Amino acid sequence: MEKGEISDVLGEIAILLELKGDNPFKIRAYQSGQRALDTLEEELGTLIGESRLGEVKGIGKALTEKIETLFNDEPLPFYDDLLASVEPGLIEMLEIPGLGAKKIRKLHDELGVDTIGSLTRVCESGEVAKLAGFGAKSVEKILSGIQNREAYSKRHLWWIANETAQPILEGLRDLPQVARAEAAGSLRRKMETVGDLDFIAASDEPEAIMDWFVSLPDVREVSGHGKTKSSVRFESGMQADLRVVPPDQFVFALHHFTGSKDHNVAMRSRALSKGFSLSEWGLRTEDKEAMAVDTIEDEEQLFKLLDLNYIPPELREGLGEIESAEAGQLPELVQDKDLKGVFHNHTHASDGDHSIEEMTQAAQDRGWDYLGLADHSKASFQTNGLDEARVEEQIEKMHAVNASGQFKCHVFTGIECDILKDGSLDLDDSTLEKLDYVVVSVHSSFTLSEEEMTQRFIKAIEHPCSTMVGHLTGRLLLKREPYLVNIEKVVDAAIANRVIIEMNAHPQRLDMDWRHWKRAASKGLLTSVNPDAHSVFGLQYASAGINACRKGWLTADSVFNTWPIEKIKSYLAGR
DNA sequence: GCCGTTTTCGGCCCGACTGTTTTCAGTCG
Repeated sequence: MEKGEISDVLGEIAILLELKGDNPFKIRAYQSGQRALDTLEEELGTLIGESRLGEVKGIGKALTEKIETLFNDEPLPFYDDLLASVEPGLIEMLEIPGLGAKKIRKLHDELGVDTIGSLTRVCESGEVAKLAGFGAKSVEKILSGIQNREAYSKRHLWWIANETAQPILEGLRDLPQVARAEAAGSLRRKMETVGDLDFIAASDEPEAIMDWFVSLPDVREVSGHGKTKSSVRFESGMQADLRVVPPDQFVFALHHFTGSKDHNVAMRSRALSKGFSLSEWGLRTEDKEAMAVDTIEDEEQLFKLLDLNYIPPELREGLGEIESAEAGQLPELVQDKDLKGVFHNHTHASDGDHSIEEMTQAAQDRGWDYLGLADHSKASFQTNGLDEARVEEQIEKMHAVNASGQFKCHVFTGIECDILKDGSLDLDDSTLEKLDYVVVSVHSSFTLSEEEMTQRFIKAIEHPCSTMVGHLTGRLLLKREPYLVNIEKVVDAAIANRVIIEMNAHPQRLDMDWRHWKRAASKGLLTSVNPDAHSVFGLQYASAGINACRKGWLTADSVFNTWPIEKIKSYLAGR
């Protein structure tokens, strides 16, 4: 079984145990085991082969055995029995807001509910309302939850979530009662997808702010409206929570609700070791006496109090950031303003919307010194990919733009060349050699085995004309799973051949995933933040790529397109 | 089921909100 499937099984075990009413801490152990598996820095096969899986924090003896069993495709009776003992319909019901394991069990045990369909029936028949602990409002909430189940369980691309959040944040800050306001949660941590929006505001008059929030335009329903906390659901299905706290608690609430969970757990235990108790309410001494929290005005001071350097939200994933902050070894993360240009962008020669000149002007308007264009090659027939003759024409046009003196922004001539099924490249070497750079990408035959796909990439990387690898796993967030490829082996091949692996910055790709970059960069891998823009509008996606690089602990040194143009030219010429 | 500078047992975050309750359990983050 692949790592991703094993992770799913662990998560499913946690859900099944919850529905059976098992020990909550055991359930949490499976959940944290799943997270540990998802964030492994090394290949699972390597860890198992060297009997080192049990050394991973959160994976003990029992989980090691179960993961190894699944990895070797052996039967796991513990899981099979568990699965057989719970009606599959009950798992689905957890997606309905307001229904947790205990209520679902009660519905099952007392009314025989085992599917969403039978739940609807007993809600409508009035039986649920008679059940102890349920009432008319519960029934209404359940029925509405069933109806909107699909929209409610959906996550959202960071980019879309951010576009929703920014105007709300500005609106909050404009309120006279609000002293400070921030968006927290995974949005602030710049996760590639966001479940819901979390806002934190500082004020001594929370009620007026609550009223403003629940009456925002596009609010479809108000799922909570308290004195200091409210929740709304927008027409898009996205949920947003707002908490209002007194100004002297703001920093603690912001830190707490920014998370991640793993980061908070580690911060709390660090606070305890220093004799403090840290919560969203403040930092107290262990005997619960409040300490002088009014001296803490920003997160930097909070971290300093725990003898830590400031940890940017992007790094707060419980992946060693606290240890690095303690040792003063946090990286100086790459920023938007470090970018001097971008590579891998399309024009209307293939499937882009704009001309070479329009794209160049747009790049120049963004303050960039260079723009790397790279249209599709002929195997990508559906995108009007270029054959050898059209590539040569395109090169001439790009040279003419540079020679015209019309732009300060320099155009680097490139192509996004398809990697064919056997790992060979789609265009003649003699054509590829005339280009400044070549992005090699997979756009077909997604269903090869991991071994075949890995070899396909390695062969392409070993081609002397390859400069960088495009969207390594082909994933489309929330839409298409990545294809199977051994990332560690491809990374090693790229380093050995001095090939760059791009950070495809399209908000739906962000590929290669940030989780691999800390380790890959430490081995010497270079990336390039490539917007894969198909229009002048698409160039702004570079900042989504920067977000992902920051989550991957990358400094400007590891990002090719932070380099000045002369250094880029000599690097490309030297290949 | 995991973990250990209080280490092989006993703890594991905890408070707001809701709907039901008449003092609280369940859900959620």
